[in-house]
Amino acid sequence: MTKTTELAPKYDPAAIEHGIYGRWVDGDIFAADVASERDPYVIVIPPPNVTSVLHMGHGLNNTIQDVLIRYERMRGREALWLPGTDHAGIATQNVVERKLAAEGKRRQDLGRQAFVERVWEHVRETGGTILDQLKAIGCSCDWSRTRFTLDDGYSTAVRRVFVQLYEDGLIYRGHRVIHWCPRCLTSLSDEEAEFRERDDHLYYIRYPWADAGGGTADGVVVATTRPETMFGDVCLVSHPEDERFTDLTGRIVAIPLSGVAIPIEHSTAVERDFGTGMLKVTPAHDPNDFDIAAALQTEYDTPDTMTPDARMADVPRVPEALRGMDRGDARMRIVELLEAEGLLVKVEPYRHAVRHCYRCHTIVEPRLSDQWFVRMRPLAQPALEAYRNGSLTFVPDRWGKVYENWLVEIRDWNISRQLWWGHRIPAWYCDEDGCDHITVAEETPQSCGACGGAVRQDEDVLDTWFSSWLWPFATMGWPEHTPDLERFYPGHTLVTGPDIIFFWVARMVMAGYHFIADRPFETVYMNGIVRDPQYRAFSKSLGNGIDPLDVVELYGADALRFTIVAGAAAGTDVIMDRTDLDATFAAGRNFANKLWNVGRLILSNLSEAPVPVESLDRSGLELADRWILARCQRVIREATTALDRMRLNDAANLVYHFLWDELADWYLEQVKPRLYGNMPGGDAARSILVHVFGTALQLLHPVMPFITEELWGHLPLEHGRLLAGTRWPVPDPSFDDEAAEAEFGLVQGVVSAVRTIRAEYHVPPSATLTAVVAPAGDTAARALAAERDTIHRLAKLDALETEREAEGIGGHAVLTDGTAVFVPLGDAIDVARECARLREELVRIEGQLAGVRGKLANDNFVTRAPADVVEREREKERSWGEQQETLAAKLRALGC
RNA sequence: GGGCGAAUAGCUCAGGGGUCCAGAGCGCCUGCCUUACAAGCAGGAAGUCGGGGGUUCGAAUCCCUCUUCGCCCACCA
Repeated sequence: MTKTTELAPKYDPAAIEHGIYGRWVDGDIFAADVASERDPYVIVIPPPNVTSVLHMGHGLNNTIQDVLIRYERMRGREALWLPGTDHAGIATQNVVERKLAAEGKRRQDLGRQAFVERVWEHVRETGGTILDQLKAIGCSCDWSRTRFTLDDGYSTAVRRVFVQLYEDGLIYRGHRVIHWCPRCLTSLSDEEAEFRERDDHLYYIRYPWADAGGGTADGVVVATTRPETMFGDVCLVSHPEDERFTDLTGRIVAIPLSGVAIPIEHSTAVERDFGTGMLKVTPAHDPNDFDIAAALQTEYDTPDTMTPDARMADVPRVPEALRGMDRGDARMRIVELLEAEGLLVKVEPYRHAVRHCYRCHTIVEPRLSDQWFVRMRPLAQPALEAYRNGSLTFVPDRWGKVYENWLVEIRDWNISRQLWWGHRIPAWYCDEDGCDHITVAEETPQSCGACGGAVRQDEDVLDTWFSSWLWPFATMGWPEHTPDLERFYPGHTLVTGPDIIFFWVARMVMAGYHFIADRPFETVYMNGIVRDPQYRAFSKSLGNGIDPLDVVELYGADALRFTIVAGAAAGTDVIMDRTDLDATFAAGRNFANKLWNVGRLILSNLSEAPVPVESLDRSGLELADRWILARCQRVIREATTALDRMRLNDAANLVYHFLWDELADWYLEQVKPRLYGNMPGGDAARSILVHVFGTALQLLHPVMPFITEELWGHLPLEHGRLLAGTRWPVPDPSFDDEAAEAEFGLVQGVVSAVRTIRAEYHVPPSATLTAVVAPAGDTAARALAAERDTIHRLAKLDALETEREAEGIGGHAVLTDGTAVFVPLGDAIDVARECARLREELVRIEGQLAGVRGKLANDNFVTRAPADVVEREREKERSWGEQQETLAAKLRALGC
């Protein structure tokens, strides 16, 4: 039954990865069983945009999730990784609009219904590509549960939530200044309007007197960065305690160029030190001005002087010559006109942060309009509490503070978008004159809930995040009480990037507590951001990104995954250089190749299934056997601990070093004669190799699923069961063997010492050498006796002596336990040089000795440091003291 | 204006009071095509752990401060 299929001599990831994913799917490995008795473990995927293609950020994010889910699955939990995509309102609509633009059309040309159908077409065509791409990097999602945020069931959840929040008084319609993208032609939430630094100007503009008072100067000077909004000014305000302006109260000035008369008022909102201390108030085009105006005694209009696409409006307040001009052109033109009229007092350069659309990066225009808002403060309280009482933790924790800070400062959420692609707002307005009732309902109402008149639905759709925040439970069938929801909510781990803490993470927590009365997950694992060597985030426009699928093709998915996992601690950014893929992915690529070759060596020396290690006669095992078995137990424990602590990079590196530095470099080398020569112990070695290598494959499987599965399939273990479905290894304490670890450590020490000496003295590989070793104690003596042949072979010695006195010229080394190694080199080297070397070493030892003695002479140290620490220092003093004497003796012997 | 974080080998980064602690990968130097692997083997060089101060018997690690970078938040127009 042993599969002795030969492995291809060369590791070719493309050749093996192809078939393996299908075997997992056929084996039904990824499907979570709602009826099982196991302890569930749930991750919901951060749903990528339905039209997006895989980029390295997805690669990083999803690899981490896959490591966690595969680990927990192997640990025996009912692991559910729920996949899906997001309709991504603005982003997707923009994509389709761009396609239309290529045909010379606008969405308005199609009309709403046809346009939405067109988007659906696009989504059906190219949508979900990214989910297939996730398979290429090995993601073990439960595809049977794939969801889309515009699915029918999901839409039901969205409407239920809207209605419920409305009835709770947590959703309301508000008239205020919001962020407006003049290119996307929609309002945006605070989070969607990102600040970016910009070099602008501060214009000092004189507003001339429009009353008979005359005065100190020819008017009042106001500083503004946005002269183009001045036609919407309703008044000027100064601080009530600003003495410069006290006698101007009630005076009237004229808006330059338009001549509209406006009064001067007071407001404590004015910063006296900024500009001239006099502020122009433009309630329709600045949220602060809106508040200032609202707080004044006088009831002002809110004149809107701009069109939705940010052109100067065709209204009386705007001078005719400017109407229809783009806001940027208008600004420049206005400045020219002001200058011509002598009303431009001065212009200062001014750097400030300006909000931009997070989708198209157009400068956002503050705009007065009616929008739907969610009252956030009540929702935020439980989310805040969850973090503060530890129900919700962040890895690394510092992100928790960011989360907390946002929740404390939270403001209401504008959820309506003037788009066509998305969940239409379930609110209906009454057409009857005089009836302003709004009917909010899950199902389309026949008539107005108040007067029975005809109704029409709100034209707007909901912010895409208004559906995303329901993801952890809407994907499980909520508002129905489904078995999935019962069993898999709350989930456990969320893996995401810090850039969407506010957009998504915090809101999911709020929704979880509000609608299900429980947290959506317990741990938020923050992955870093993938950057280029100049620390710039990967972006399409910079063209600095790396396509993960290119990497898969070049080096394999496992190489990509290992590089990512081993190279990135939680929360740290990952630097990748697209100009040097070889170097960037060397760690993973080289390791995958190593794994393959270790597998080849082992498999090529198996003729039939060896007996399980448990059945081996322990008394017949060699030191190296006991050593590698003990090391294996250790790596099982350490890797498990690392994964439990979400130290994925530690886990990956631990197994890497076990497999490469211990199994491949030492055990395999030790065991070769037994394998090749049909020597005694050969069968034991085969058993141990299969066991230890198999264990390493299991430990590595979450990180490198393809190659480990392939190699596992060739090993005579578990009757052909898929590795992905095996149970995580548990340490077998009967293999623990600290003595063997210490003893084999000495063997390694002797071999390395001789190799170093050989290299240091440039002894030709062919030269025959003898080593004289003085074991420091019984342990060392036992080790040397047990592994004499190993030492001979690996250190390329002809003889190993323990009786002879070390004398003459040669290389020497002292191991950590004090065992001395001496390699006589006879006439091969010159005495003067050797003397110099010995002296140098003596100086070094004496220096260290002085340090230790100084420490031990310090009463504070001796009395207050822990006993074992002090003891270790004493040990050093003894050991180095001996070395000092040995060196001195050698120098004398050489006559230096 | 607030908040958070980073600075460790040529590069990218681990390590968060004593041992494992001066580390890994890549790069570099020397010698090896030793039949699992040159994507490899063996050996090696390389860092006063950003500067300064403090706490401590003891600091890469804790505190303060400075410098330089990065990120987030923020209604001085």
